[in-house]
Amino acid sequence: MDQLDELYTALRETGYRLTPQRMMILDVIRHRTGHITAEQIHSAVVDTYPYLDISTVYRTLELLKDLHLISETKLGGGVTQYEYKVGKKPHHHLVCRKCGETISLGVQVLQPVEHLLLEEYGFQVDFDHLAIFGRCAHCL
Amino acid sequence: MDQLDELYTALRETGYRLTPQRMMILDVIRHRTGHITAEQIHSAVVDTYPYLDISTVYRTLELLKDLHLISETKLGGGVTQYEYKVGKKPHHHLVCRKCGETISLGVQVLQPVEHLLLEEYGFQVDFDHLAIFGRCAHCL
DNA sequence: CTTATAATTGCAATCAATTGCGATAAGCCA
DNA sequence: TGGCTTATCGCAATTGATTGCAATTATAAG
Ligand SMILES: [Mn+2]
Ligand SMILES: [Mn+2]
Ligand SMILES: [Zn+2]
Ligand SMILES: [Zn+2]
Repeated sequence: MDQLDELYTALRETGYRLTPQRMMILDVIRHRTGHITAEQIHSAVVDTYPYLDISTVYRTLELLKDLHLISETKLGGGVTQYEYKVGKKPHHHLVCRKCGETISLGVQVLQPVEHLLLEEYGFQVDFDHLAIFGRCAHCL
Repeated sequence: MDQLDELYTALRETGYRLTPQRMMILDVIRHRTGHITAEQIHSAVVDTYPYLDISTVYRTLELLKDLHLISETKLGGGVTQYEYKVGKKPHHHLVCRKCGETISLGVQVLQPVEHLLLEEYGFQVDFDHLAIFGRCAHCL
């Protein structure tokens, strides 16, 4: 089963439909290594399909999040970043408020907290591709 | 020294000015126990001073954050919440993605992570009145 | 293949928040 | 007190993102 079938199946299972817009949008996200913004996705697709509206991009991003195919994070700078997740190592980011540098962080760093909150409060936290703000070593 | 003198001094030390708008805005925030939105602050002040613009509210909130008098947090629902900090116990919030319930959380829960990130990465995180999203015990 | 149904789209309007700019006024000094 | 400097304000425009709605179209049924 290739990537298109994979998307098609994932969508059909939950009553969604496979549309050209969704294929094109996912395709752009998948071909990017690292983060991408809604505006960048839109302008990439518009090159070949000029009628795509930015609202369709946002609605599709919402859908792809629900299907756990992408993550969404605000890394500062006022624009939200999206990233393709399938087959990649889950991670968070440290973001320096002064110089803007971002450092990748393995998910294990926050796992003790996740367990503690589940034990103490019965609360199942939802830590996925977090942005943790502060001062980097260089800026301290 | 009363609260007004306190604000005046804090402002003057850093070259800022004490204006009626800033006094009125801080006053509204101070009299609220718990969270308040920019729109609520604006509409409260406008009752007595109709010319206040919402942009002045946002600019003042930015300033009060820099002076560490208030905290800012997105608790979900698309509107940012502000809270007066002085003399209150610092805390975070657990926010349930399903039912919307928010639970207060002592800051000590995240301190091990803060220390770890400082040790391992030399990164000084900036954890202040965080919103931690997930599922509450009742919704699991 | 044709038709029916309902999910999805494009578009325009809207929302929360931010920014540029000329007018105003707070703080400082004579 | 009165004038100077420049921080701050109100206003309008803009930004990133969301929403309501009528038109379109992906899918299922005949
Ligand atoms: Mn990432
Ligand atoms: Mn709080
Ligand atoms: Zn830095
Ligand atoms: Zn809940």
